[in-house]
Amino acid sequence: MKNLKLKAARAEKNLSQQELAEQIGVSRQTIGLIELGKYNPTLQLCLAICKALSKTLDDLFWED
Amino acid sequence: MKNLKLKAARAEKNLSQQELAEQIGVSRQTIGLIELGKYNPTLQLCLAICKALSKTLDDLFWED
DNA sequence: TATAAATGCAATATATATATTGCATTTTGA
DNA sequence: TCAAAATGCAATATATATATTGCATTTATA
Repeated sequence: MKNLKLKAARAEKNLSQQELAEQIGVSRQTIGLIELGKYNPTLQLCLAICKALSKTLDDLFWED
Repeated sequence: MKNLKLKAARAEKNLSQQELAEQIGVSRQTIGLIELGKYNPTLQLCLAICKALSKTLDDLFWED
């Protein structure tokens, strides 16, 4: 399913997918697909996203 | 670095690497290598491990 | 001790995360 | 409105997560 928490956290920092991707060092598509819930990022990428957005793993990637 | 929190959580449930791996549906080596910090699991695998061990992502995979 | 179970290690094979490019569509702001 | 920016989508290529097998080493238990 879509990762709306990620999308919201990115909006909170006023970053485009491209800007976030550049900051982390991945492609824009990777960020876009994660937000769309169309794939399965690695732990290291999740951690890099968390640090860029000042969130924790549970904040952005835990699903209840 | 090694993931000692994972190793401890597994010990707390008295599961071998093999038993945990079978419960999750991955190979024993995958669990072993994650504990040794020798690679980078996917988010879905991290979530499966968390559920099997009754922990959260931050419990097992957050590094300060 | 012995013996079995658990773990580490290494090599090869396969599935899939991620990159790259290009274009279509949607959203935003002048 | 309209133009630019942001996002979605699709195809192909590459890097790497994971499986598989077999064996060595360590750890637990009788």
